[in-house]
Amino acid sequence: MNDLTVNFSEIKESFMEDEKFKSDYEKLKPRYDIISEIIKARKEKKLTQEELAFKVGTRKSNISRLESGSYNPSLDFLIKIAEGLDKELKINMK
Amino acid sequence: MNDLTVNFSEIKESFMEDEKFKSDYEKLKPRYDIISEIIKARKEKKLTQEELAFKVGTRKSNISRLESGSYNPSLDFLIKIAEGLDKELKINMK
DNA sequence: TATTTTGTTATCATATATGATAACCTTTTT
DNA sequence: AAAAAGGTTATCATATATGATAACAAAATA
Repeated sequence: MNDLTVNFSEIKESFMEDEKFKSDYEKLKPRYDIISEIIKARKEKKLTQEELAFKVGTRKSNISRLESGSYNPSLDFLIKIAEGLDKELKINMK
Repeated sequence: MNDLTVNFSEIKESFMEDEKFKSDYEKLKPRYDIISEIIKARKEKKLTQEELAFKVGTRKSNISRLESGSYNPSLDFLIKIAEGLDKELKINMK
């Protein structure tokens, strides 16, 4: 454990008090929400990433990238994924 | 009225019977749905495209492009637009 | 423990989304 | 009818999403 090591729970609270962090987090929320739902649905259907990829017409690495939440998918990509999971994507504003 | 002129309602039915057309249309449906909602919300708030663009940090031409439905927006872009309309984007699968 | 399956990460090439400007068209207002 | 405001379209530059491959890591199973 070197000097740079930090404990997440120790600093989480102060992070959340940081206005910029909080606002960034809230902006990312819809992204995380839909991704969680995709992962959950894939597992419920007992599909591997590779099987879903095949149904959608892409490769397993791209499914992994999507599920990692590290990028910003297009609407059409999300629609295709939903179809591969035999569901329909529903979007609206509240 | 030249030979190429067609009447939409005349051919709409046969178009809809075309499996490929129908399937393409259904794939585009979630895109059209959210775009319609965006246009409606903007008008309800009595915002011009230019005003919305300013709140979102882009230009009126880009809002027009979005509202035209002629391209495939990213999730983050839709989230920003929703925020500019003082709403939250909700996405899920059914 | 060895093998197989599943998921992750890095990277490259290509397509396309996005920001921006400008010219134009349409609608509203004066 | 002229002017102003609002919306559209074309276009360019740049950033980034996406497809693809490959090598690796982790988890499951024999």
